[in-house]
Amino acid sequence: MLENADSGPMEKKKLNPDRVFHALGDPTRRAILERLSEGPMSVSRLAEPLEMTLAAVVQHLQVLEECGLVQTEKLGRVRTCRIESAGFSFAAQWIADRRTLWERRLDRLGELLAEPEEDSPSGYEWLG
Amino acid sequence: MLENADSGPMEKKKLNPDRVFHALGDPTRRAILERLSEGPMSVSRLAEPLEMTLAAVVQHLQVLEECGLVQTEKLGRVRTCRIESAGFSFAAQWIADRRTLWERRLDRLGELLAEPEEDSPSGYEWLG
DNA sequence: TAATTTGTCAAGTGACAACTAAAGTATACA
DNA sequence: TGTATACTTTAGTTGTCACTTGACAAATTA
Repeated sequence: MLENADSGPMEKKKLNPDRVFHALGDPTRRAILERLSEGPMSVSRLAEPLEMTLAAVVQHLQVLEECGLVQTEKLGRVRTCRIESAGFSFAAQWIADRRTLWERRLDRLGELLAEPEEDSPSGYEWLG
Repeated sequence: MLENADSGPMEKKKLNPDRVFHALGDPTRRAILERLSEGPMSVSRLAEPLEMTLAAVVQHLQVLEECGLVQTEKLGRVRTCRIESAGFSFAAQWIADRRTLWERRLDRLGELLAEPEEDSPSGYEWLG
């Protein structure tokens, strides 16, 4: 249900990496996000260039909304959709975290190699 | 650089967002990445804490490797897996691109609102 | 009021993704 | 040599996902 924005007692936007990355893994959904990053748009206008039924587009929008990538609001009979930054921030943060973890490890290895006094029983043979 | 102990014809790592985000959308694969960001590891060692068969883990690793998130190398009978940064960079870049696009648009709107001389037939009513 | 536009909901279909089991291959070890 | 280890490969099962159809509802327009 795309309920709420009107009566919204419960938003169920679960910012978990499963949902966000799964949402981003679909080309149609990414196309929607690219369109929306140029400005808010109604559902039917979003659907125009997409070669599928309106119902399918609505389903994609539900996925995008439930993981915090899109925010919608219904006024009259028109539902307006726009980018929501929360999902993007969340995904970017997850990636950044792993990257810094890995790169910090590479840095530590670099230091070890620079002062080769201690013998490390294992851990950097793989560097070749 | 050690490369491809696998004899095979060049691996096909297609750095496309479909593959990368789909790969990141699975909890098991993210668990593998988290393990690997602490250091390289063999397939069977990676499989130990995961409650599934070794074959399943290998399939996940194939997915991760084909999209540039993991790099592997076989020596003897042991395949060693490690993080590859390419996939991470690619995903991070895609997200960053959309974010800046959207935020730049918000900035332009801010400027428009600051000097309210021109009449824009539509475009910022949604700001509420 | 009647017709049109814009979206919503439910059920069904086909494809694909994740997983398993089981048999096979190559390397290391006793 | 024989056995264990560390994958690899194939085929099959099961569930989920993207999409459609078709009926419906509410807001707008004629």
